[in-house]
Amino acid sequence: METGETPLTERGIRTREKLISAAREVFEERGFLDTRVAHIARHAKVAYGSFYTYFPSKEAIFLEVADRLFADMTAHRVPSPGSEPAARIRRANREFYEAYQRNAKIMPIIEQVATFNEEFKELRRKHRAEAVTRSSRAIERWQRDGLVDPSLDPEMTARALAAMVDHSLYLWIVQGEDADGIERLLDTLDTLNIRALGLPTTP
Amino acid sequence: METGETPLTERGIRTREKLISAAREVFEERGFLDTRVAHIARHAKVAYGSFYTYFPSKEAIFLEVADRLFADMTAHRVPSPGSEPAARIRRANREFYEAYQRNAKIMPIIEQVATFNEEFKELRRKHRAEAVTRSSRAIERWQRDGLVDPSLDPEMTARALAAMVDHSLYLWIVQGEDADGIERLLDTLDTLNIRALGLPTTP
Amino acid sequence: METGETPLTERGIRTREKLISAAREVFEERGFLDTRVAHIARHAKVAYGSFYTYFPSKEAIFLEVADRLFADMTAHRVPSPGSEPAARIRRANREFYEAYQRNAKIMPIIEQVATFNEEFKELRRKHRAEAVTRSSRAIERWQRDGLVDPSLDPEMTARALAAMVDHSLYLWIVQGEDADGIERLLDTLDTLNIRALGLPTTP
Amino acid sequence: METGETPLTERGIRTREKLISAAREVFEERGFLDTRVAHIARHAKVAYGSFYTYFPSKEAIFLEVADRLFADMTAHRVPSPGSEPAARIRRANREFYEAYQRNAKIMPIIEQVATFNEEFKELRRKHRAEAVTRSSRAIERWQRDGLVDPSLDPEMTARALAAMVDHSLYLWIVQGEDADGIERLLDTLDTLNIRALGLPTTP
DNA sequence: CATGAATGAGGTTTCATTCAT
DNA sequence: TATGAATGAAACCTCATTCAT
Repeated sequence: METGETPLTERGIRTREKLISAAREVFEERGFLDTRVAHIARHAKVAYGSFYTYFPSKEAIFLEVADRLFADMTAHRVPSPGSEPAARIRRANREFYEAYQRNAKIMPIIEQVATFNEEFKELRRKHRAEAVTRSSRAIERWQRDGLVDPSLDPEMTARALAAMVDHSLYLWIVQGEDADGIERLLDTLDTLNIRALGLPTTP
Repeated sequence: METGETPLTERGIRTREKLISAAREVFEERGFLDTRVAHIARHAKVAYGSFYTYFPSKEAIFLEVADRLFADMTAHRVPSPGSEPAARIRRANREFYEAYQRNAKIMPIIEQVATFNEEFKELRRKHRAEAVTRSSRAIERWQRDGLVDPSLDPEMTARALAAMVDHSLYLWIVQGEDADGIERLLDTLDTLNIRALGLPTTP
Repeated sequence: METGETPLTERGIRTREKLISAAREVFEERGFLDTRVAHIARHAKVAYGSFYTYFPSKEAIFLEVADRLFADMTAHRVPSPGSEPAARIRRANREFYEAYQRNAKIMPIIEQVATFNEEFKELRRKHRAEAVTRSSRAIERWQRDGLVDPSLDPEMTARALAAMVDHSLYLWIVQGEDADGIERLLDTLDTLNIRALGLPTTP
Repeated sequence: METGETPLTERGIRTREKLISAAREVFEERGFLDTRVAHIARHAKVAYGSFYTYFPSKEAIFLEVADRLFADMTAHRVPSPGSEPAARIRRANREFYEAYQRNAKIMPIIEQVATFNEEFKELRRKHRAEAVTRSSRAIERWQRDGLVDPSLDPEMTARALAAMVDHSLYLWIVQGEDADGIERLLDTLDTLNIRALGLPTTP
């Protein structure tokens, strides 16, 4: 088997899974830069050399870890078309926060890698662009429905509000702020979001 | 001379300055991780060892570069107390953008280092906290003056809006978006900011 | 494999042994200070990095070399309880000399390291203390048996006589004195030892 | 002035002296290997570069420090021909001990340098040889006077007894033994010395 | 497939000595 | 002479990746 290819046997699949979950834990613990392939192998209780049976490099396994993370971060975006905008925004923010929470330890590492790995930077850009596009479409729809001021630039607005939510949560977490305040932060994010769009807060 | 001490002679001061500006250029060019002390020394046209006459490590010189950057980023925050809120926000955003623009190449590197260096993370946290406090105070004042909805949490609002502006500009730059759109982005940031606070847009 | 661990395979054990015996030879040849890890690796015909697979530093491998030396230096101390004191001293001195001879090239290096390495200094102190204690016990026994003047301080006497033998041999060797005189020196050491203790020279 | 030459001006002589005494203190404190020229210069409160005005190297200044030490160690050897052997030995041992004591901190450093510096090794050999010769002559004299057993090899005896005294004191000091025991050690050294030679203990 | 040892390029840092002022 | 900066040749150690069993 070539290095990095999908394993065929049951046993191989298990080893590969062990490595991925070990990798995630080690990355969370030490960050990408301070993680050694040896750490991952040891944590997964496999031989050092076995790592390279499944992944061609440390970057490769990180990409796999990140892929699963992105899947989790986007999986829960249920559109729920029936509800009115303010409620949808609140729900979306909460869902995003919960996903963030679930992945709190790995998120800063994602940021870390994004600062120097081009391939990864591109991956993130795409994910973000998709999210912004979705959000932008929603704004346009609300503008057509007369719920949002038509003079707002939908794309830029989507970008800015996504940046606000993303980065606020990111900073909250990396700066290790106390858990108590998070509700206040989330409420504020909802409110600002809704007010910025000029949405009615009651149906 | 021991490493890291302030140079005593004119010549020493000049060499130190050469190193700092060379370091900034090399960091901008290659990022922190891919920068070698050798690159900095070569770029500054001094001997390898001379680097260590002035700085104990790559981290140390980066901290100095960043210090000057932070100074530049905050130096232009002129309060201009007479003007009305919306105008102040617009001006502050533009000033911030101009500073960001001036330092566009080094800003992503700052982010990079912040993801793994604890000392640096703390430095950033402090700078950010100061900015948030200033902004938070302004919001409180406006709330007392009846210009901003008193139900808004001033601190969280300050955090969120700062994150919005910061991160929007950051992403715009690192993702290498075209320069044309920047005006649209800035206008949108102003507008969202003002609307989120519920400020009157005309005096 | 992490540096310094015991190798798990036959091959690993062989490499480790190669390194130790190469190290001993290089240390003998160049002394501790002038030995480079590169020399040891080259002499052992292994890659530079392989050294660090087994030892974290030059000090560490030296400690191992020294450990084996100490083992050799003490292994031959056969008590032979039946014989009378003068004969035992003569035999002990000869055995010590032979061990010294076997390890003549490394002994001065041991002294060298003992002058600046605390860990090693302690190791030597312990070995010496054990030897002194053994010797001291013998003197006490002989005092009880009326063979040695009871007014002698057993511990100090043991220390002094051990220092005499040790250091005489050490100087003889490091000063590269001619091999012919060694018999005269050894005889003199025996005689002084015996006379100092006031032992009868014939049974 | 060429580097290392004797300075001609009053001021130069003072600076040179300052460097020597600073060097001794720093060597005592840190050992030869861990002493940096920078330490010496700083301790002497002279500029780094000034060191090289007076000494061509670290070794050179150490040699000067050691020279003065040797002078002190031998200066007090007053022969006092009138007294009888046992008393002379006792006195010589005490004088040696006092000199050792005065120079306790630097003696181990002397040993250290002697283990790797050829020039210095030779210097020590010479000093030792002189001492051994003096002592050997005394033993011969005593043998002619019928005070010492003529079968003893005077040179080897002198070597052995010198090694005993030297090394016992050396170990006592470097191993940081408590000061209380020193008298017992010195008495034992006297006694062993006298008994080994078979000297009468009373006139 | 698993195992763990082997490799060596690459980067960091030190510091005795030299040099310019 | 005094000063302190400049120099760069060593050494050290790491660790991703490759290889042999």
